[in-house]
Amino acid sequence: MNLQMLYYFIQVAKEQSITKAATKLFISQPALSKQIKKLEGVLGFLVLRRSSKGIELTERGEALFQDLEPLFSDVHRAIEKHMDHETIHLGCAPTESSYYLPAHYRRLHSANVIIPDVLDNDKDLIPLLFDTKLDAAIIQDVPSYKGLFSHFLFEDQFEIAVPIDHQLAKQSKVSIDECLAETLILPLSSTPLHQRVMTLIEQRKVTPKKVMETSWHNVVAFTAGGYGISFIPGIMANYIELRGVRFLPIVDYTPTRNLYLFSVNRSILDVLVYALSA
Amino acid sequence: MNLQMLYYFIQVAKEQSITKAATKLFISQPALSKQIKKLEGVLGFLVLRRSSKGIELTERGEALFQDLEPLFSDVHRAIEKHMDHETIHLGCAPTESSYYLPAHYRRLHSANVIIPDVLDNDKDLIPLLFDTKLDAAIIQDVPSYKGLFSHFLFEDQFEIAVPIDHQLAKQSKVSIDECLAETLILPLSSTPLHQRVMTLIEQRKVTPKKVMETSWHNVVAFTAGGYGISFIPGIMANYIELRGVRFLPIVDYTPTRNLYLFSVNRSILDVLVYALSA
DNA sequence: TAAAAATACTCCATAGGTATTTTAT
DNA sequence: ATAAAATACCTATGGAGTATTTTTA
Repeated sequence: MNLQMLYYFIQVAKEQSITKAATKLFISQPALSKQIKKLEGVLGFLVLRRSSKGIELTERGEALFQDLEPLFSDVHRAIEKHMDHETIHLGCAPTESSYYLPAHYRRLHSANVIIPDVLDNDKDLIPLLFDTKLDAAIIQDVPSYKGLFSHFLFEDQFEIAVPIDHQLAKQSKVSIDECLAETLILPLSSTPLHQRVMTLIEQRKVTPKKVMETSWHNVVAFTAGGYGISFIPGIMANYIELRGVRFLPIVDYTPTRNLYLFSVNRSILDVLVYALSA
Repeated sequence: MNLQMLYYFIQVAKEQSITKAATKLFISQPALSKQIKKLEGVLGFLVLRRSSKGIELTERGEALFQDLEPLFSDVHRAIEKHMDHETIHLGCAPTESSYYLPAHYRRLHSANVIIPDVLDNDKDLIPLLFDTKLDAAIIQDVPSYKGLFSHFLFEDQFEIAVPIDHQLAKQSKVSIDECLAETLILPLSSTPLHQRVMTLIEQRKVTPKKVMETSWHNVVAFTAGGYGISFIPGIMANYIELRGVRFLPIVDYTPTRNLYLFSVNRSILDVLVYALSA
């Protein structure tokens, strides 16, 4: 008997609803429906009475629930006691939250990880680690930090977003000088990307048609609106498809960023490294 | 946290050996090794200290084991209490045991099914059901029986086994009259197949070169030895590959047998039907 | 060299997903 | 019309397999 389906059943019993329990368990309603049916198959009796207005436990289902619920609570308490951390609070920037973590959310969930803080400027996460407001954080381009354990996650290469009717959209790739000559939509001047692009402009001695500055979440929208071109993190470019925007790799110079995981606690770092390695 | 790997860990701790625990759990040693590693990944600490002469629990592993073992015992006791049956004892004939059940053994195991009785004559299983020596049995060609719940499992078509150097082995299929004219190796005269073939011989007015009679487990060996041809259950013909023997379908008349599941208990029948339906 | 565990791969069963249907209010 | 669960179908993860290597007594 695989104990996972019993745990599922207990959640259903608690919620008195398959749909609600499925949400809490981070799986879909049909998936949970099926697991309960499977449990009934193995047990040899029905644990739920179904109707169009929901479910209720059968007599035997109720009896099973009454016996098992306290035991499973104990098991979970015991696990938490030994894990020297309960829920892991992980902070990151919006890009990582939207385009990197979703691919790992199931494993993160099973390791009791939640993402309570998503800050535009990931450097602001560091004090939260020392305040123990966060257990871990994903931070860009900081390989190590005194007093914190760190681990390299991955390298991400920026791509160029151009409006679909822009002349560059006809090409399959662009050169960095072509880009820098256009109207550029950059994030706020405090961001690493902004600073990096400005440096690049100086070094290469090219003059953009114009430089617009806006907050991160407007950059793509402005590009789609045809106002200019922008630099977009690869994980985002590979993840979304956006009406009116085309993504192009830069052929001769690739701005990259390196993502690192930080934690005050070695074992929490290990858990996250494990959950994110796949 | 999937509770299955904790259960695996407990078994490893009890056996003080990954290899032994794997055997008890009906999985392979590498599979269990991996699950333990995964558990350690989620927990964030090592539960085992490995060496070439086996494993021992780490301090934290031992503490975890001490806390969890009684809880898991309780869980399993609770399950058994509600399942109104503990282990399901299933009887069947050798053919089913060797060529039908193995494909289902994992699901059977997870439903606590064991196969304590394999009898040459499956009809002899019926009294064992009434004596409650068995909880269920697979019996051939008996659709129902007073006092027992039954369920149709599948139809099985006999094929012809011929020695590889026999002239029929050159064909890709045979007719029933071709078969009946050969030297036939039949199981004992008490068996349904024997009686059926003899009836067939009368009806068709063909005369076999010779009829040999032997116990079931010799039939194929005799065929391989070149003594004659034999009728072999389809599940067996499709399962094994035997040196010196070729299996051929019969084209114009197919002897079949129907397999039924029997139990004194409705819910046990349901459990088995579920475990065998895939 | 033997015995136990770990690693490297391959495969497939099944858990889970999306889209849709059923059922009862 | 709505809401909940069931069903159908599909995808892909990861659990389990076999074969092999590593480790150390």
